[in-house]
Amino acid sequence: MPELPEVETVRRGLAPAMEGFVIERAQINRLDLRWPLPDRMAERLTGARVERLRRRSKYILADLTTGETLLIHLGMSGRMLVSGMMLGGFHHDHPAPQKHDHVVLHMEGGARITFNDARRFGAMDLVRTDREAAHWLLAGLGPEPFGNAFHEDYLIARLKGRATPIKTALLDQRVVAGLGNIYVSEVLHRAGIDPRRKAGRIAAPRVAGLVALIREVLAEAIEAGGSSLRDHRQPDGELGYFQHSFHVYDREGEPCQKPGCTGTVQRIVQSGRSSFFCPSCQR
DNA sequence: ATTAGACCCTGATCGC
DNA sequence: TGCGATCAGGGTCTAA
Repeated sequence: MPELPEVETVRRGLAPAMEGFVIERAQINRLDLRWPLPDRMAERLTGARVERLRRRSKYILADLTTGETLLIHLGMSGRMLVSGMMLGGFHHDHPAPQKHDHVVLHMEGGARITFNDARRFGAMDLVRTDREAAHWLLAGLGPEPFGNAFHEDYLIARLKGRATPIKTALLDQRVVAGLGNIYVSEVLHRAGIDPRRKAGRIAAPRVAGLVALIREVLAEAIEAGGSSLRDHRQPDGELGYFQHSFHVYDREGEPCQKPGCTGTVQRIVQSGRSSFFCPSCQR
């Protein structure tokens, strides 16, 4: 799924279709995604105007004029498709309904937002906007990578004493929100840190350096329009998304791209997920 | 309190 | 072409 940069890209793609517009009809084709959809979701969305689209970690948050916020998580395979409006100079017609189109928002003016999610690890919920921070899915999240609360001293203190591998620690959304399996590998490669290294046993200056590198890697990916693999698409359905490539992720057996390094990218499994790294320049 | 592993679900891909 | 095993960017929950 989309990690933070992809979710941010989706949010930006949805904004012109949603911000300022009324949801005329919410079509719900299935009552549960990962969890049951909220009670009376269609009724609660119908007639609401979307004031603003925000992002928190990997969640998209749509503030409604009803005082509620629609919370959306794309899981692993969730996609948002925009149709029925001009996008990038072209009019996107409504596509034929697809398998796994679980929720369709029919917007004032004719645009449609289609949430498609084959694996159904995604989620949607409605929460009172003024109580959003206490929502069970958001309450435990760590700081935003680009926020002021995420800084060198914080990360050093947060990882102190932790015996878990740094790869696992950075994947933990309570430590920092928004990193996923791809970007953790990319960050650690850039930092020259072995993903197996115990988080609490890394010298403070190196941990401190991770803060800037995390921001750098995420910012570059957002800049690139959110990178993607396989099944992920930009909200407008265009495929220009598959261009971004990674230095180590999914490059097992390929030469390390760090200048001057002659190592070979290796794949290992950590807490059930693939990690890619260069044993030669990551220590 | 931490940490590893199972589990949720469907689809694509790979080896035979 | 078919078939099973494996893997996939998410996260939660349980049990050690």
